[in-house]
Amino acid sequence: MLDERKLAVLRAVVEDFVNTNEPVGSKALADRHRLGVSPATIRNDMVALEEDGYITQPHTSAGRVPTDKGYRLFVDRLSSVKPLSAAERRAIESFLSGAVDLDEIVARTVRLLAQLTRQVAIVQYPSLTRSSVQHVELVPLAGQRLMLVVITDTGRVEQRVIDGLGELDADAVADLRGMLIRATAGRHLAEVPGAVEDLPQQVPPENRAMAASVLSVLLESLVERHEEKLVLAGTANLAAVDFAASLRDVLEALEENMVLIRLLGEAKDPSMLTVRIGAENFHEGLRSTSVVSADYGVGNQSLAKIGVVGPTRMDYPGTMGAVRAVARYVGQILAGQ
Amino acid sequence: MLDERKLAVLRAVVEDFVNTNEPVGSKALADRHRLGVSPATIRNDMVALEEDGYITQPHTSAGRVPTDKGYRLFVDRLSSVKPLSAAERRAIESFLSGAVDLDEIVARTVRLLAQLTRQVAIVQYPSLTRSSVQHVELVPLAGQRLMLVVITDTGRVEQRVIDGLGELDADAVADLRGMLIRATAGRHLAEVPGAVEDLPQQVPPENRAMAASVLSVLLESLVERHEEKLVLAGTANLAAVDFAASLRDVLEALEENMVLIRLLGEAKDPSMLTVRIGAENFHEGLRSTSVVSADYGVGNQSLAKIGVVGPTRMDYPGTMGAVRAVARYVGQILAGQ
DNA sequence: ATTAGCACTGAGGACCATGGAGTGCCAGGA
DNA sequence: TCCTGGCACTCCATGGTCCTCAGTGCTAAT
Repeated sequence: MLDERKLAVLRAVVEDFVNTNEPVGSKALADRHRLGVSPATIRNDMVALEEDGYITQPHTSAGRVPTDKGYRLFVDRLSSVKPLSAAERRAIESFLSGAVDLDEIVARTVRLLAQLTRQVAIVQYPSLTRSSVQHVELVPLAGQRLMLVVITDTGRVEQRVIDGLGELDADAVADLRGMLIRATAGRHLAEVPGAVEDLPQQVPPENRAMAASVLSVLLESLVERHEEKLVLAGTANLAAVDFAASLRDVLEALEENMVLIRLLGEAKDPSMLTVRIGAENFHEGLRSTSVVSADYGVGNQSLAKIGVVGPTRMDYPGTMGAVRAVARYVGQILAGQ
Repeated sequence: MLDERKLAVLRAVVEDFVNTNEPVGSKALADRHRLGVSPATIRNDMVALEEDGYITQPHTSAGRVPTDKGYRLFVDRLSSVKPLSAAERRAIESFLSGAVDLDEIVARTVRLLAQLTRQVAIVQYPSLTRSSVQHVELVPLAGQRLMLVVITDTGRVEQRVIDGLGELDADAVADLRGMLIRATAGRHLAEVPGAVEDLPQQVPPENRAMAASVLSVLLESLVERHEEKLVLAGTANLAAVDFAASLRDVLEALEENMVLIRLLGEAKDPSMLTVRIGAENFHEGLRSTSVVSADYGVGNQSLAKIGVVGPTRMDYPGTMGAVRAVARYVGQILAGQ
């Protein structure tokens, strides 16, 4: 029922509408795309496409506009990811390679992605759950407190202050530090709970309370609360768009970290692109936006996600190309760190 | 030339305009404020106020609107900071006291301030330059690299990976670590350069190169590049406002960290409020916004700034009250940490 | 110095006419 | 059977006109 030509018409409608932001009519299509048929024929095809729900008219006597379903078909079957130009690749590479630490890598990545796509970019910090412990440090602070610092192999540093330990013995702290390092260094984070389980037994009774406190904070900060940090950029690009939903709703949704995390979705293979269009996003305020996201990681191990949020009326091939390219480069940079 | 009544008229104009967002006329003023005179008299006063540049008419036959100069006078002489309600204070306290580490304190503070003021909130991380070194850690990583971690007494942790050091001797690293700790622990950051200056002399010649690399990274990351981190929240509140400048310009300005840092201005005493109105902000895109900022810190030592960005047409007394209160609470929380 | 009265001004809304892009449908042709 | 030219129709967007009305400045009286 959807022959080649109808698909070509749909593709043309999507492309023109993305370019012009105006409903596209049969005559305009016949002029701008070499479809080889007359406007009348295109009109007939459009009727069929409309019956199947791929396009719609804002009102009689207006051109057609793609529906979410139309964009879906376009993304799945009618378009291909557009590779970046050589100049863009060079720009990415030189821009990202100047970063000195994880924070800066993430900050630069998100700005880069926002600039390339001219939309809102989201970058998630590398997940703790998949990395392993590089080093643990236990530092006495003033006022009978300890600072616990955990360094992971992905370059992330987590720290917590532990309070209410009572009198602290410097040697006991040093001992505990040594035991923690021996028990956890090189371990995958998921293994840490098992690895430290019987540590309190090895501590002299008078220090067990302290050891237990430290361990509980360690476990809590690393395993239970794998709070996912993420960063945004490019919200200014939203101002240019006129949303069906109010701009305020979109901005509000973007400030909710939990929404963003769900938006990026479940982890898959690195460099796999995911596209969610319009109402496919569960969130009310994001009904008229699309999200293009990808995993990044080292090797074939996914560490986290990056993504782009824009109007459903976006340049999917270009955006997908940019997201995929940036995800790959970040993976490379992280591997080199 | 500006008698009591004219000032009262100006105050009334500002208050009404902030409430209604519509030019306010002489009759409306006479009705809503007990000025004790007729609209005609108010009109005469308005002419005087307009000649002096405190208010202006969008067009003939419209009411008056305060100018930047009018807001300035209002803030300086006609209004007082409005204290928060008891309920608000309790909310602040309970909301902030639940934070477990510095990142969370900052994150919560900025959201809180955005909610209280219904505007865009900015919170700067406690400055490195005024804190002192709590601990230095030097951790060998895989691949002949070292990670340098510096912990400050304000709870901030800075880390950097150092590369290209060649073959590493574990003992030499441990020695250097010890020397670093002894040389810097407890020192004010500004003193660090002097304190480590002659360290390379004390290192055996074969390890001088490594020591020099580590030191240069230490100095660079702590002193030279006192990159000021800051966090935003509440951008969604901008969507409700209609700016003279385009919303896009405002959002763009807010994404530039350097702009924000300059916006918050030079440090003063903690709890000192600063208000910059409209064109007093140097930045083009922020010509129609005002910034209310304050220092926060421990004791009378200022650590960093917090602030709020909103339309010039904002509720100054309320905003100033919220900013001052939040600044004080953050200081208390940090002191307790 | 204040006020009532009055003529004047300009923005904004309602109303209407018009042009034009785009449609659906039909009948004729490949 | 599929395509196309022609045609009547629909409805939005644009622009002009008119009217209302809030608010003003000025003047003369208190």
